Amino acid sequence: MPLDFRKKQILQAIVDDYIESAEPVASKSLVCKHDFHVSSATVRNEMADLETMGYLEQPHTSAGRIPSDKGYREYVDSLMRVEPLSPEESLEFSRRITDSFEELTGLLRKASSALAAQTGYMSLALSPRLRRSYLTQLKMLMIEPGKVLVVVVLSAGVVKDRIARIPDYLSADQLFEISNAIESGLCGKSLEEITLVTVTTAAKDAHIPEMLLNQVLYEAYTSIKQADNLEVYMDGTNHMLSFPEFHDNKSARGLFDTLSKDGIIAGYLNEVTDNSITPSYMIRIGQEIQLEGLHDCSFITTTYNVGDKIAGNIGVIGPKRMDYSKVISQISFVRNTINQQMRKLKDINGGME
Amino acid sequence: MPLDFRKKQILQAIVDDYIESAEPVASKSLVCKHDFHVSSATVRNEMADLETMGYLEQPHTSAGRIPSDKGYREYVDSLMRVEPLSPEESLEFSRRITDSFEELTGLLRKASSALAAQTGYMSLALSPRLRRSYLTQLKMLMIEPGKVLVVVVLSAGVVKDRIARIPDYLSADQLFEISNAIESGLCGKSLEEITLVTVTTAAKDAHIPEMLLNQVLYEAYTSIKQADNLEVYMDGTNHMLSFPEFHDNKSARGLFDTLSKDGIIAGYLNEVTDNSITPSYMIRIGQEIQLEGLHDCSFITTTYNVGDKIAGNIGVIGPKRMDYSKVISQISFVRNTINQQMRKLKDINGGME
DNA sequence: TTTAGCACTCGATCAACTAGAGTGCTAACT
DNA sequence: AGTTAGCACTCTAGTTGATCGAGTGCTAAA
Repeated sequence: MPLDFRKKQILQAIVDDYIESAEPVASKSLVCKHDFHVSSATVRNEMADLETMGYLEQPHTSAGRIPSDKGYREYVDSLMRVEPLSPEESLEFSRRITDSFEELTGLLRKASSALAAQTGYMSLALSPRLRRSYLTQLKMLMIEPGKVLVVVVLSAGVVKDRIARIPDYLSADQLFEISNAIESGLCGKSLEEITLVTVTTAAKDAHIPEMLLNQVLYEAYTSIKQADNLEVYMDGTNHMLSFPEFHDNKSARGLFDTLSKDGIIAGYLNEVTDNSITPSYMIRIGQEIQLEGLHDCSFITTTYNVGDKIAGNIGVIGPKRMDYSKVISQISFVRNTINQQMRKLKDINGGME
Repeated sequence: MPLDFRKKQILQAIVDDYIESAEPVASKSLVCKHDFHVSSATVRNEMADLETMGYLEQPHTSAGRIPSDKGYREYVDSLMRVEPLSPEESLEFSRRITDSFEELTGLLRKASSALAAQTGYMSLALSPRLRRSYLTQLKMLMIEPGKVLVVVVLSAGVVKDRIARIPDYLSADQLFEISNAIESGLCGKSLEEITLVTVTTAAKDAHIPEMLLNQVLYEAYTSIKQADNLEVYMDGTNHMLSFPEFHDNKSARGLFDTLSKDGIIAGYLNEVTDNSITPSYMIRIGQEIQLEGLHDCSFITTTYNVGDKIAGNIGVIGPKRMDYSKVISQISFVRNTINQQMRKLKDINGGME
C-alpha cells in the first residue's frame, strides 16, 4: 500500500524535525511548526498508521515518534529535496580543495578534510582502485648503493613510489638497463595483468646475471603491486562525539573501535561500490551498514573518476539523522571538483590517455 | 621537608593501586594488599600528612585518596621501579617493527602502531626535524610533459619526494641539466641554509633561458623546504575511550578535539623537546601539559636519532594513572629499535655520513 | 608512637512520588 | 467518512527521603 500525500507530508516533516532536534517528535509540535490544516488528533492517527507500516518507531509508549530505518529510506528515496549548494559554500569548498596544484594524494586529503569541516560529520576518501590502470613508466633511481627509489607511473597520471633494497654491488648502469627493460616490457599492461612472471619475462632482454636480477625484479614487482594498495583518508572523527547518539560511552567506543581498523572501512566501502553500478551517490542507512558499531550511522558515498574506468570513493559518515540533502549536495560538489581537477591534470598533459 | 621512608612506601603503594583500579584507595585496602606492619589507623595518619603535603587528594570527605599531580611526579621521579621488558614482549615489538625493511616513514608508522597496541594507550610519532640535515641528492624525473617528480635525498638516508608542475615545453634534457646544476650547487648544504637565493645561484651554470628556469627553481626550492615538514603519526586514539577518566562525553570530546588538530600536538611536542637537553625520556603529568583537553593525561616521550644531530620523537599519551614504568620500558625499547634500524640503514650504505 | 574504637560524613542506591509530555481511544461533529 | 475535542492512560525524568556502607578523623588507651 503506497503512502498517500498527507502521510508523505507528515513523514517528511517528522524526519526533518528529528534531524534538527534529535528528540522524538510529537503530533502537537508537528501541527504547530508546519501548518497542516488538520488537528493534532488527525496527525496522531496518521502517525499510528505510519508506525504500523514500519516507517516510524516509538522509543516508549508516551513519547513522540522517530523515523525507523525504513522511514529514513523513504525520506531519502522520495521525500527530501536536494538543493544545490549556496554559492558561498561552493566557493569555500573550491578554495579549500583547489587552492594549489596537488597530486592525487594531496587532493584526496584536502577533499576529505574539507568535507569533514563543512558537513560537521566525518569523512572518508579512498584512493582509486588502480587494477585496471596500466603502467606508463617505471623508473628506478639509485639513492645509495643498495637502495633505490622505484617510481611507478600509471595511466591517468597517478604516481606511486617506494624505497627498495637491491644488492649493493649493482651499478647504476646495470640498474638503468634492468629498469628500462622492465619498463618497455610492461608498458601498457594493466596492473592486474602484471605478475612476477610477466616482470621476469620483460627483463629477459637485459644482459645481467640472473643472480643480480632476481631481487631487483622482485622489488619492481612489489612496487607495482603496491601501487594498487587501497589508502584511506579519514577526517572529522572527533565530530561524532558531539552527537547525542554517541554521548553514551559504549556506542562511541563501538564506533571508534571499528574506525580504528581502517582496513575494515576501506574494505567495506570498496566492496559495496564494486558490486553495483553506482548511481551518482549511494546511501546506506543504519542496519544496512553491515559493520559493528555503525548501526546508528548513515553512510553517503560517491565515486570520483580518474581517467575512464578507474575510480575511487569519497564518503561521509554521520548519525542516521544526518542532514541527507545537504550532505548529498556537498559530497556531489566535492566529487565534481575532484573529477574536474583530475581532468585538468590530464588535459595539461596534452590529453594523453 | 622530605618524605620519610614509610611515607614514600605508602605513596608508592597508593599510586600503584590507583593505576590498577582507577578507584580512590583506602587505608584498609592498603594494609591488606601490601604488608606494612602497621594498622590502617597509622596509615590513615600518614595519608592525612601526605595530603597536607600535597601528594594526595581526596575526591570527597569519605572516600579514599588519589594521587595529585605532585604525587605522580614524586612517584615517577623517585619511587617507581622501571624493569626491562620481558623477552616475549621485546620479541613481539621487534617482530612488529622490524619484520621488513622499511624507509623512515614506514618505520615510524609501524613503531607508532606497535606502541599503541602493546601499551594499550595512544601513541605518537613525529618525523625527524631535518633542518640540520644536508642535501645529498636532488633528482627531477619527468613524469609527463609539464609534470615532474622531485626527489630529495638527505643525509642519513632520508628520502622525500613530491610532484610538481613545470612549463610543459621544457624538455627532459633541459630538466636534467637544471636539476644537475641545482644538485651540485646545493649538495652538502643543510636545509636551513638553503633559500630561494641559494637555489637560484646554484642553477646559474645551467644554460637555460631564465624564463624557463624560474618555475623549476621555485619547485625545487619548495620540494626541499617541504622535506622538513613535520609529520605526525598517531595511533590507538580509540583506546582512550575505554578509560573511565574519559567515559564522560565532555572530557572525551575535549581530548579528541585537540587531537584532531594534529598540528597542535606536533607543535607542542616539538617545542617541548626542542628547549631541553632531552634525557632518555621525558614525562609530562596532568596540568604540566599545556594543552586543552589533556589535563587528565600524561605524556611520555623520547627522542630517536637519525644520524648525529637529527632527531624526532615518539610518545605515548594515556590517563594520568597510566602504567608509567611499563610504558617507559616499552617506549625505550621502541626508541632503541628505531635507532638501531636507522643505524643499520646507514651502515649498509657503507657508512656514508 | 601506635592502635582500637567510634562517631561522623558523604556518595551511591533504591523506593515512592510527582509533573508533564504524549499517546490512544471514544464520542461528537461536519 | 473523515475530523476533532476531550479525557484517561502510560511512561519518563526528576525529586525527595531513607538507608547502607565505605572510609575517614579523632580520641583515648596501650
